[in-house]
Amino acid sequence: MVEEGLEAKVERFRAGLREIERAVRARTRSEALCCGVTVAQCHAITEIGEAGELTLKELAARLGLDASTLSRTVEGLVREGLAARTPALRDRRAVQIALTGKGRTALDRIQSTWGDICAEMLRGLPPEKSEALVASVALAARTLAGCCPGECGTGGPGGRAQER
Amino acid sequence: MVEEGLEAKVERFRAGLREIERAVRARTRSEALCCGVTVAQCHAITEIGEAGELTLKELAARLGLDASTLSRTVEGLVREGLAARTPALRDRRAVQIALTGKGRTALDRIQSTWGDICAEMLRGLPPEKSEALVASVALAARTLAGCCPGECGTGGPGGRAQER
DNA sequence: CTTTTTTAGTTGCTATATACAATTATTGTA
DNA sequence: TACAATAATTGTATATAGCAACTAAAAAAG
Repeated sequence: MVEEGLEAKVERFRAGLREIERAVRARTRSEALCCGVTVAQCHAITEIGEAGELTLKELAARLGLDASTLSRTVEGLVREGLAARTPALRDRRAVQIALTGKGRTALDRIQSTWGDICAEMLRGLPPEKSEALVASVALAARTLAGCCPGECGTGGPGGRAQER
Repeated sequence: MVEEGLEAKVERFRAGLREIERAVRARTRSEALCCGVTVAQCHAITEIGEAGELTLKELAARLGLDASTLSRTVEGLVREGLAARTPALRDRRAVQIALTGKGRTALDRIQSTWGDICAEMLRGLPPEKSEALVASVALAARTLAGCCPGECGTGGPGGRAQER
């Protein structure tokens, strides 16, 4: 059903995505260790930093994680003085989360590490190629995130995973 | 230190990589659930399937994880009849790991799901663009995986992460 | 304005994922 | 043969994550 040649491309594409996932994960881990934070904290710091200030719910939505998970992650950040939780003015149920000075320092370090890696990658390319690379990655990200996240179809072979 | 305009590209690039990581993770999770396996099992199945047969050590190296982790993951696959462990002939310490028929069925399903997603993404593009996308992703993967995985530099702000 | 429902966050519990250290069996080497 | 290196497993600890139950607050119904 797919045109000639697409299959092979799909295979390479898929392999590339898996490698990216792995590499990004590994790099995030070592970087987090360097900065003295956990991986989850690293992700949270990045998002909080980008947003400036947001509620727990917003943060959870951005990261695609459960609020309870983020509640604990933020708890850790607060405990270590990297983020501050202040009750929201307009809704006393909500909390506003923002980075402290120390948190911003950590963010700077995370960003510069990643910036170096990415710059290194882009610097090796002529401008039009690097532009194409950036655009492609953005496209892949958007498409992956977008299309039908909850489909499942075709009741498969497995059954449930863990029986205990 | 970087030429004009590169900074902005780096920012977009970095954001794209993070989104890809997140999307791939989310998709892998839902797909794993559908197939009745865990995420870790899903990764392992894919690698075992690609290799045909390999030792635990090789599998761990490919996935960039500790052997003990893979030992348990494979234990689960074996328990559920998705993989088989046979003692290696030339080295009785080692085990050869391969998929069973059921494991191959699961792999087929995982691959076809991913194939559909990737094909969907590529089909929307003219051939030269899709080729560029695939090449870009491969480049990004290679570069990310390659360059200096263990550097750390600049003793940062944090200290250790969790003090308890 | 009270009652009901919805929402934001936290906490208890559980499962998954992972690493490091110690152990065992085996292989290779001095 | 004694000793060092290696492949796998197991013990233990931690991080990550979701769901369910709960609390407090806000919003909607009446």
